[in-house]
Amino acid sequence: MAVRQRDPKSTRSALLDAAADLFAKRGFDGTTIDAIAKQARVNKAMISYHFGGKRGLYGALLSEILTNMAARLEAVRAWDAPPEQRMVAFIAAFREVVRVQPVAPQIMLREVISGGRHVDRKILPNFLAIFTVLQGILEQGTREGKFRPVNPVLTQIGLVGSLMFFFATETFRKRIVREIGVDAGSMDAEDYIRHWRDMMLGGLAVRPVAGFPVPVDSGPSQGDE
Amino acid sequence: MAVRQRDPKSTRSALLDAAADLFAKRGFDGTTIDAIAKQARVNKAMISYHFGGKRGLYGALLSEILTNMAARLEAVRAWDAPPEQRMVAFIAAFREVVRVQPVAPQIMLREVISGGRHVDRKILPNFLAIFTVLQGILEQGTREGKFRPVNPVLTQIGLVGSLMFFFATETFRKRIVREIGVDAGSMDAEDYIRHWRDMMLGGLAVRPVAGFPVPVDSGPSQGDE
DNA sequence: ACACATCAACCAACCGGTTGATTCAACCAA
DNA sequence: TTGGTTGAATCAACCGGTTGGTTGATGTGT
Repeated sequence: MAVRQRDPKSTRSALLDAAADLFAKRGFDGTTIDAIAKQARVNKAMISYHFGGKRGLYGALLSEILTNMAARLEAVRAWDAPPEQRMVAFIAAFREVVRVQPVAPQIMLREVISGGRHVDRKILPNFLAIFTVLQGILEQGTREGKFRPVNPVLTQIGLVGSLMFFFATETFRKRIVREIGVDAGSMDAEDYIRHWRDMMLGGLAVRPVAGFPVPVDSGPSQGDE
Repeated sequence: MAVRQRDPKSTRSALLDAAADLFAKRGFDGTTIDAIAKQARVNKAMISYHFGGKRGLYGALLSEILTNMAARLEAVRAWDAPPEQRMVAFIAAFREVVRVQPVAPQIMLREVISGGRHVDRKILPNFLAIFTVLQGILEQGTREGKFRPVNPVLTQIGLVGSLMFFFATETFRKRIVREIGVDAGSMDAEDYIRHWRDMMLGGLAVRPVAGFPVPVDSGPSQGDE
């Protein structure tokens, strides 16, 4: 058997990388510690030794993702620029988060769908930090007459939801294209970011445009369930 | 012990209801068949007997959700109206899907995050059906000069993502409000639908508005990883 | 010499599914 | 109408495999 390599930093890093990949693909419950250890090429006892077990490893990963995300968006908070540009920068910063940590959307999405059952109370403020960056941009936009007034929470949910959804569903989209043959056009991340930048700025624009707002019809008749 | 109740329709219905609730909350791997059977008040052997096992039960549930969703949006396809109103109706129809089946967003989101590993090839066309409804609305809008040209796939991803994200994260949002005390304002579903209706129509509007399109700045300087 | 990191093997609990027995509703011939 | 049969539905108990975590031994760097 190979000589033992003794390098705790490298062991921890390998475990976090393997955990990131597998938790993103299969979720917390769908991932075994045997699978993580095997992919990390490390003895599975190291998970208990270094992280306190499966939940500890997952918590460490989650914390890393959230603090990295909050830190990156923090740069946008401090930036003194017109609100449209800050909005664009917010979206771009989000993109950078994903470039640096491609597993973040999948892991974060699973977590919030489950009600945050693995989210330690200590890292909840990161969510608030992210929210207040966007809130500040929206307030500045309204104050400067560039954005119409909107509910910042609903705007945040919609924006973050659409961004995370895009990145988290890449594998599934590729399957749809392959098995059904949709003419998808570009599904490039940069195109998506550009698209949603335009949608957001258009959606926040102050003056009414042609056909907006639209008088609401009741829509096609539908049976109740 | 109580007399045996013999009612296969009721048994299947109870199992599907319990499965819907638990799969939405905990995901496929995080839900045990013991938990499903207990909540349905049914012997767990019934899962194998009626559905062929855990995966069969989950597949039946997924199929029910997707065909219901596709059918409801189908009504919008057939509706002859201006594109703005059809877009509004599309969003409203989506809302109705969730009203009728509150577990749909969580289950669908988990599934597409995992690359659709439990999605049978047979029900994939439902995704295409949903996509082509929106594609038709966008094409009509462009043709009639009401919408600017956009990539329908990217628009679909963004819209569906933001809608599903909202509904799927209700539990988590409530936790955030409770534990951090965000002044969230309204997080009512109807307010959200109205909000995203306005965002979508504004984002699709044809004529440039003040401040749009915005010249792109490089944003605040950020370290590369 | 010692503390830390690592290992192979082990363990109790859990899991999805199966099994043989039992119950029961529908059916049928007398 | 009645008694017997039959197949479907249901049950409690069981099973082999898997799981997260532990353990005592071993190797290694300071």
